[in-house]
Amino acid sequence: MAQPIPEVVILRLPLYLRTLSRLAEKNIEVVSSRELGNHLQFTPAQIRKDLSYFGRFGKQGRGYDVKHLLAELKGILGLDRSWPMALIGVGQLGRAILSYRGFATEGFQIVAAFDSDPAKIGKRYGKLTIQDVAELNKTVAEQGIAIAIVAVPPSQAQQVINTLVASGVKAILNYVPITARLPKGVWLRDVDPTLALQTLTYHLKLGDTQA
Amino acid sequence: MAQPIPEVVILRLPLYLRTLSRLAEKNIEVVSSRELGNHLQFTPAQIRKDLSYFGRFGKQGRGYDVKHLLAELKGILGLDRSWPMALIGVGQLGRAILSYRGFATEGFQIVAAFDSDPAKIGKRYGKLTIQDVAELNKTVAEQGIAIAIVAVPPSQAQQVINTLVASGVKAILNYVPITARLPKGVWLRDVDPTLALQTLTYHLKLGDTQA
DNA sequence: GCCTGTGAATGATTTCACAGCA
DNA sequence: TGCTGTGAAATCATTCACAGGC
Repeated sequence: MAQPIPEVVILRLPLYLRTLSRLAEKNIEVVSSRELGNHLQFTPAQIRKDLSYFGRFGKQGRGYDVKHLLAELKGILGLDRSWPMALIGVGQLGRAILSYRGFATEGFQIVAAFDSDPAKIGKRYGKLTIQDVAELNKTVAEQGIAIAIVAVPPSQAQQVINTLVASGVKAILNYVPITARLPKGVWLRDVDPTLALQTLTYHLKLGDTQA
Repeated sequence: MAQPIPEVVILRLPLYLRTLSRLAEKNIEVVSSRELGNHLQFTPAQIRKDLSYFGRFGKQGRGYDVKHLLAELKGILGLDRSWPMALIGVGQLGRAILSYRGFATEGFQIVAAFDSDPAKIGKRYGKLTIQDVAELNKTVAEQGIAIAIVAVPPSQAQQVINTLVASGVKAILNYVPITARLPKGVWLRDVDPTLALQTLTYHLKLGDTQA
């Protein structure tokens, strides 16, 4: 323990969380690393090793208490609270993100939306009034926003990200197909279905049979 | 050469493609691995090694011809053609995917949309008429569809994926938060912004400074 | 007997470092 | 000189295998 935790491990924790939630819904109380591995298509050893970075959650001879592990993982990931988020860019994609219900159920809530188009500023979508990007600083500070979602045109994205960073945002969910530059201490994940498709076609072309 | 190509390498190729496209738009004709690495925040050695799996595209002392490398990568990834796709699930998320413009510009086109809700079947969205999932087999065969996008409720997702596989689809872009089971020879990529957010909060909680 | 937690071993990926060519 | 392509070395991630507890 007290070792540096590999980023790949962090990337898997939400998958564990998701599967454990399903098990909890089915009132399954205990799960072994082998069973969890079956659901996730990971090896039992990997699951045990991953969890061992954070503590000793299992019981020998039995496995893991589903509810308890669920609570522990939520704590580890910082999901035992809600996270207010800002959305930048209320074009077609931005509006789809605004009306997406998947975030709220996990404690992520878009509490402010911004655009630079004067025709959009002041308009309402649901409970939100679209604000001028110029107000970003103030709103981020007032609402304690640490996470922003970026859905602006590619040509504006880096500048918007710079502004977000300057305003104190520490994490960005980026829907724009660019390679963003970031200072240390700010985290970013890309969402890009086109990139995913482009890796699929490689295998289709080959008629590749290893899954 | 003729070595098995690591999957991580395939995952990076579309990023190279994207950056090369931007360079080509700026009429930049030649790029070195160091410059390309600067744009992508990768090491030059990684770029050279990755490309070396597929051939020798560079010129010593100069670097890579942007247009030529772009064409080679498109060929390698199977992007020198267009790919008709089917969308399964025309709920809120599915409709957002239907109206998303990002796919078409890269040669991916949704040519058929399916749902199981009788109230939706027969309705038109743009140029598409929503079909009954029962027609999937026929349409996939007729239109030569190898790629499907899944955007149904979680409870239906695995069954829909089974149906797709049975109909001959070889690649799936999955927007549903499940761990799908697949036979060999079928490829899947997940799109799940919530998972991405859940890994970001881990770092926020820590006030983590290494980027 | 069953299953966890974990060092050690294996395997995969990245980076180094340099020969060779323009 | 400048940069590629590539074996070898270094680093990182996964899996093994087993001691120890329920």
